[in-house]
Amino acid sequence: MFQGKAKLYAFIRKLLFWHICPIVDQLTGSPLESIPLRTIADKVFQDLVTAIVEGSIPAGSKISEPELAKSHGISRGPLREAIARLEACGLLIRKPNVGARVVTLSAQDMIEISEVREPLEGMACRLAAEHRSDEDLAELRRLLDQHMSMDALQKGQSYYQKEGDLDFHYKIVQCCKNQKLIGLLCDDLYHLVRMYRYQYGMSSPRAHRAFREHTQIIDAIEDRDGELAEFLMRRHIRASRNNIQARLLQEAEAQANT
Amino acid sequence: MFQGKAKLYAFIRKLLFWHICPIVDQLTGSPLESIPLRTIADKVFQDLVTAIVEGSIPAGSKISEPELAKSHGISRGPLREAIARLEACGLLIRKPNVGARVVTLSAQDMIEISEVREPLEGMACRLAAEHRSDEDLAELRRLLDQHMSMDALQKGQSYYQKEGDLDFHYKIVQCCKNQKLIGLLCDDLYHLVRMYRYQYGMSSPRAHRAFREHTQIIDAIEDRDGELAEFLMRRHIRASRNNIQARLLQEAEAQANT
DNA sequence: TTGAGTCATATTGTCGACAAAAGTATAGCG
DNA sequence: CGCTATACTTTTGTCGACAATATGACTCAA
Repeated sequence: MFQGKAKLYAFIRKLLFWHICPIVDQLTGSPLESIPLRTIADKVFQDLVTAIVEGSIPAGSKISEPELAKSHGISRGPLREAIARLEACGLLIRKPNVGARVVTLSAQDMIEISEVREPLEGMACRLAAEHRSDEDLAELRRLLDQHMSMDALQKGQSYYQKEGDLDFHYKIVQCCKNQKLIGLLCDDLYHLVRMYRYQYGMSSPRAHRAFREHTQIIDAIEDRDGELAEFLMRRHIRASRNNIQARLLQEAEAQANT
Repeated sequence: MFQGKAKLYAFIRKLLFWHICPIVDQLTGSPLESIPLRTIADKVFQDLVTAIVEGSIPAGSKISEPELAKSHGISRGPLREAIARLEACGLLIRKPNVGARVVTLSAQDMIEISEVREPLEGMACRLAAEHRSDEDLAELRRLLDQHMSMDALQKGQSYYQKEGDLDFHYKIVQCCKNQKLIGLLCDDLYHLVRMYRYQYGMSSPRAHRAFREHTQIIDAIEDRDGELAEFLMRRHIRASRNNIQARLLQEAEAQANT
């Protein structure tokens, strides 16, 4: 079974790192992700993504390599690789010889991202409608049902504010069958949107409307009506952007009054 | 002037690395980039991008870290950071514990990228038309004139095949004032398109048409007619995609005949 | 001859230490 | 008293070495 002691030891070490440590993390409250991560850099990258997105590393704060390395119990090598990937995702900004800083997302930034998402997700939605499989549709429906029950429970306060809306968008993009598009929306932009959502959340009146819009979009996808699906998705994103723009205006007024 | 010997030595070392080495590179034929690169990782990243895009590291070939590190005269640390960034650009694919491989761009990949570029560059073009400054327009016109003279010289053989078309797209995107959009198109996708262009080139009949289409687009931007500019740009990209699709069909037939 | 299992080798992943740069505090000078 | 230049500290960038993994050659048995 095990070819020599070395292999056995390697197995034990691996077991320790990839199975025992995560359990400890879970007990101490750290986030736990699925296992198919092979290198330390992968693991710490995911950890940092969630930490930044959820705000346990606050926006705008400086990243100290020695400190983070110590707290994660790793060396600076894999940490730097994780940081490089975070930079590629746009979650950090790094200046040579100075260090990395978590991005501070202004409402203006978010408007730009939303403007980019509008045509991209519109297209993804059209493709999803045209190429969807029956399982895809079933999964989307299931997601929607799940959201609805949650929605009813929590009186629409937290649906749009939490991850429900994003999960929905994520799922649709995954159905579009264009790998490049999936990569752009789910690897590069997704984290930023999630981060903004965590920081600000949405006004609750949008929640009910958003849910209805989602239902309409799924209906269009069910009918394989790509044109309508794209139109609805673009309008959905535009509406959310208007929300942000209103907030921006509000902020500007607040600034002026001080 | 110089505060102690150490600083003087540091200055000399820096001079050597950042000014003398590039000159040697130039003499030996390696590409030379502008100076505002501060770290070794930055420099080697740019070197590798051009090497991959221009094909001196062939598509599909395996990247050997020790070999590359030796040939560039650096250690594996900064090299790995460069590789990580190349992976983020989609120029390499890396498997844990196995290594990195340069992507092999199939026509299918290129069609997907083109499909993504269509709405994005369309949007960029609309924004460029709406927000252009007078200098922006002047620069675009200058670029077009430059292309025209080159075009006349080389009888339309190499315009669309070389970088002229891409420079044009690059320049327009730079005018759109949406930083996220610029990042997506110019940092993530640009290199891939350039790589494909180097590998295959375009059929020459497209060259003249492409140039005319560029002229029309600039005219629309001059008129600040965003709607038209977007329409023209999308059609322009679609036309180029049809070109690729024709090639794909051709390849499939060739495959079938063997 | 083929196949499974073992070993050797080469390559990647990780680490700790050193070098260089930025930021900070202090002392000297005008 | 304020400014500049120097030294000091902290942090980032780079390096060489070690550990872990995958690949390919080899052996032995069916």
